Amino acid sequence: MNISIQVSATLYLKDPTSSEIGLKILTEGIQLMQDLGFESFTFKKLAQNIQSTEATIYRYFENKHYFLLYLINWYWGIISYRLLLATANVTEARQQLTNSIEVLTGLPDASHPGYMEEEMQLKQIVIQESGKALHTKMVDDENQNGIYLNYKSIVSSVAELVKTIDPSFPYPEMLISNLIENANHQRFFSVHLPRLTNTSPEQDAVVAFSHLIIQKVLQS
Amino acid sequence: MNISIQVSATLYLKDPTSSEIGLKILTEGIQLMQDLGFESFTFKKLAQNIQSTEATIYRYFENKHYFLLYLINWYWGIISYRLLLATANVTEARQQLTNSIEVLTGLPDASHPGYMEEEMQLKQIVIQESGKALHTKMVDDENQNGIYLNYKSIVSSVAELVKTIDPSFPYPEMLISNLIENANHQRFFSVHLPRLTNTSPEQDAVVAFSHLIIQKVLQS
DNA sequence: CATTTTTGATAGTAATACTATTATTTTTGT
DNA sequence: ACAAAAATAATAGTATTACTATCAAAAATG
Repeated sequence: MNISIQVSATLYLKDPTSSEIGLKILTEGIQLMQDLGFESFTFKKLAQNIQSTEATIYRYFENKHYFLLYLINWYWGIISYRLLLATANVTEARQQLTNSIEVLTGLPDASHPGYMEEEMQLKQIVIQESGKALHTKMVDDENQNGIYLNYKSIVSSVAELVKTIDPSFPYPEMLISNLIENANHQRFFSVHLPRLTNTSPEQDAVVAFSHLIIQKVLQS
Repeated sequence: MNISIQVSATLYLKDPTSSEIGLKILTEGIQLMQDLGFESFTFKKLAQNIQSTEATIYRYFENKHYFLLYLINWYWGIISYRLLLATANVTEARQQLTNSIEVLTGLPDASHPGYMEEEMQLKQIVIQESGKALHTKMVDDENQNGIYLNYKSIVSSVAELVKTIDPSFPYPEMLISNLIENANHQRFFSVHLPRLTNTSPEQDAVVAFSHLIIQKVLQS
């Protein structure tokens, strides 16, 4: 079973999934991005890793910023797919929301159908680096190119569930985008600044916290 | 009335508040950081702006990353002071918490006592750039240097109020760090990705959302 | 198997993030 | 008021980064 995950074509110059070397750029690039972090990651280093050249990588991606955006978009593509699976054949909106929160704030599970090797690595990258991707002076241009479409449509569709369950709740999008961002933050804190959180890599409390917020805040 | 705000001495090589040129680095640096954004901001450009030289700025700050950390620390210093004012002479824990949430998630108010010119600018920088400061491979070293002490002590003291009000609530630190981070995120979204939020620069809903979460989640 | 496309090898450029050196100015302690 | 110390300006220089350009070799394609 191989699912194709949609990544916006504005993020690459040449589709990296269309060639051997493109796929190598992705798989080794993910690894290197994790090892070095965004700022120390360079196309030159990646080229050395895959025994290719800088010029070749530049034929696939405009620059490393777009490469990161590609990875993040890929991640959200996977999440979209997971949301679809998690809500299919579930009739109750309440249960659909519960399942969605699980997907959005939980960790990837290797036993899930269609689990991809890269899923966990991408999640780590999103946790560590997504702040850098979003917060740029470029954000407005990128937004126009539909780069955050994946993310926006996720928030929008889960917020719809919130509206169905409690039409009187005034902040559905804010609630969902908050829970998504919070999950990543708290996981970052749990590793680097544990005094700021009540979750830990051993005892994950992020999902429980998210469910609690939903349960307390929405009337049904 | 001039209050001295504490900034950790590990963040600078030479105290910028100790000289004319140091103060100029701060005030013009804040402005330039806002205008250009962190990635385009350079010490060379700042030096030109203040009619000085790169070398001089490097005598005050190790690099622009530390400069950003200084600004963020300064911001949290101001917030500490505001929290103190907002809770002084308030006896009820519930009211103390309400006032604290207001300070943590609201916008600076020029009519407040001891309002500083830089307060709003620093807040903007925190909203735009703090993700870049926190999420680095350096974070662990910096943490050891006590750089996040200001931030951690804020979270910790407000979380104490939560514990007083509802000792059974299992995630006090997570709740507070979430509300703080969320406020900045939602304000960023409101300008750049409005579909992700229900607040806008004209109709600020961040504080109301925060109060709502607190009210619904804590038993008292 | 001829043609187009992709890649590799190499070189080069402008900008960045610094460090070093020395002369000049400013501050300070007495 | 003046010598000594400290801070700054002016300038130069280095390694790295983030690219762009050129051209030949290899691979894919029709």
